[in-house]
Amino acid sequence: MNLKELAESLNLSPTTVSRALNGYPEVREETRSRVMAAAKAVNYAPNARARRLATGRAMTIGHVIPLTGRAEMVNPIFADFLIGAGEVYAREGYDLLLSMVPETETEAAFRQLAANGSVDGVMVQAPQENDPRIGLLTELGLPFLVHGRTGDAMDYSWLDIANMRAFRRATDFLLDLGHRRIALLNGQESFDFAHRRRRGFEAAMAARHVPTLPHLMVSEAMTESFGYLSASSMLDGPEPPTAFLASSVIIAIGIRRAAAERGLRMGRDISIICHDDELSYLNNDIGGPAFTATRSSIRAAGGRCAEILIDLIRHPGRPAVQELWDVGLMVGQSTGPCNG
Amino acid sequence: MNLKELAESLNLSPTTVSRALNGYPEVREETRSRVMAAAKAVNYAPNARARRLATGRAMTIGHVIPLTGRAEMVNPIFADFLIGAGEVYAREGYDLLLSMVPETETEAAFRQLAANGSVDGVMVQAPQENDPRIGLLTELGLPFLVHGRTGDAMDYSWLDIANMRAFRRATDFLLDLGHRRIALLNGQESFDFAHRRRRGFEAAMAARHVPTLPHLMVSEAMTESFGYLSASSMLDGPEPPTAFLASSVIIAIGIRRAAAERGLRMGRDISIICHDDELSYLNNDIGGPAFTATRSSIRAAGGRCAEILIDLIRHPGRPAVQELWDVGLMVGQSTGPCNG
DNA sequence: ACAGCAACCCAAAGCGCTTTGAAAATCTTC
DNA sequence: GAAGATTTTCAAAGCGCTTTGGGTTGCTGT
Repeated sequence: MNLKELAESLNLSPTTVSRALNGYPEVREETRSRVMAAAKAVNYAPNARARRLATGRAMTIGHVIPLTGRAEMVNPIFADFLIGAGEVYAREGYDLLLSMVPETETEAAFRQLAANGSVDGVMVQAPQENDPRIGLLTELGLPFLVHGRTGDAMDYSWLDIANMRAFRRATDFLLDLGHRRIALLNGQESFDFAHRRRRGFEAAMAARHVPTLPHLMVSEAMTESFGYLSASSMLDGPEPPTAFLASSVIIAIGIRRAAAERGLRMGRDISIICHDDELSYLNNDIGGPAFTATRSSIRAAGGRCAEILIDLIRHPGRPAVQELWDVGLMVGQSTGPCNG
Repeated sequence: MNLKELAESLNLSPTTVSRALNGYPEVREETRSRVMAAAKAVNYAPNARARRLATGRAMTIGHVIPLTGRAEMVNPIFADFLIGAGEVYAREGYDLLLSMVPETETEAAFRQLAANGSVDGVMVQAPQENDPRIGLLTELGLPFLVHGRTGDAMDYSWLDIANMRAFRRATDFLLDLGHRRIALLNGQESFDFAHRRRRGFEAAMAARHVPTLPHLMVSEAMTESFGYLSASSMLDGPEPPTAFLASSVIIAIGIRRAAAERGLRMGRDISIICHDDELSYLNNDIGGPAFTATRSSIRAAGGRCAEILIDLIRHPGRPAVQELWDVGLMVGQSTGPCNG
């Protein structure tokens, strides 16, 4: 059943039916309800393909996920972000186009999306320092929103958490507990967020004149085994840390395993703080948080990012939107005074 | 730049240009390359919206993810599956439409997709026993592929792993090692896969006349804390298990934590086998598998599912395709003879 | 030199919707 | 009750592509 047939069955023109269905004011209330009823009766839904062509809007937002062949460990994070964004898209009538491309082809992918008009805007995740995507998208004139930001910051829309401040606060917390040999297990520092977190850590240490130890600072894709292996070798080596700062709960789980193997009790013999993205399947709450953590829901971020992006699409020419979220520190059972 | 303009600039008709670009034989090789060159020069890409309308094909495949508000812990699994499928879609020129809807609205979502023609087919994941989606999609005439299957099996296309056989084999392995009190930490049994796994476990036990103990069989969303809490209470309770069989690596990590806390060494004091979906961020290989595991890549499954679904879309009316993957058991360091 | 046949190219008709510009119907106002 | 204003409806022109059903052109063979 298409619009024309529906119109014929109602003895109305397609124009009127279209307007009735889309809520235009030029149609009498009585007619509108008659049309609505008929549409529902025959289960009519306007053909999305035709509608998109006619309106020139794709009603679709693109997420381009670069595949590095190895480090898509980010994917539990992507997944939660996607869910948060997807809920908002659905609510606002937008579709979500997910595109997985080899990292080397992301530029081509964006150009393609822009040229063939299959999306109205795109979401950019996990920016690297000096991420080329930002310049590209600006040039292409495709609305976009960055989750995170790049070094210089600037004239584009983004939403980010205060990574530096969060890690500075977390480090201060450990320092206040008397810890001095603090290890940082960070994400890959090519990502801007990891870079900021390290700077937060270093700033806190420097402010107290505590030296940072190079062998206690590592950064890599955030996996459980990274946490386990790094913590193991640090704990077995000279000058073992008395506290760990980790960029994700997954890393912290690995650290915990290494500590447990060595008979170290969390919160007594060893302290751990991590950043918790509140991933839905990695609940850090069992009657109070297990790990002391800086905490910020990645899913909520996804939702808010979607809202902003849709707004950007609906109101082109509006100035860039920038939103910085502060992050709370939740004290759990994994931290305690230093006794090393 | 659109087709018409491009044609004018070449002094050709839109027809010819379209054919040249799409590889039809009615155009001279020389003309074709002239067109191709011009298209590349001006960075022309056919408008996807117009093309979809003209061809009647959406060149898009839908994944509908039901949100239960709580148990989207499945999402690390969804994510890897999506990546596998997405790679194939990209290769074959299909877009991936991801739709997150509250569980109660999945039926409406499918009807909508079918009626407005925004997808050519859909992927169904994590079927429940007697999953209503299968009947619905059949009725709607929308091509679909199920990853997993439902109780009765039957006249639709699916790809699944041999869950029952895998868990039977894993259980046999533990029984051969002398274990008798074996605990099963399963996923939610409303999902078909979990149901089959339990039957595999029970069949193996029954074949050796070893009783299954109700208090050692639990099933819930597959999280680390589920593994930890269940294992903790089992180990502290009467008749503690000497071995665990877990439906996912994440659960196994939780079990390991509970064991470590109690000073039990994996592979000596306690044995653990799990099913490993080879999630990219949960590597179970650090010079040989850490956990003994039945192993099957969910990402590879995603890729193969995508291939089959595309095939189904391209050749309607073809009989249903059914593919059952056998699963290997990889012996790691987490199992050993029973000495309980 | 002419039919017969490829090879090559084109005009025009959709695909199913939205939207413009105008007509028809209804309501005001004096 | 007629002119003007307003509401309601419609015909037709796109949106940018694909595809059908011819035409042209140039090449065979006789």
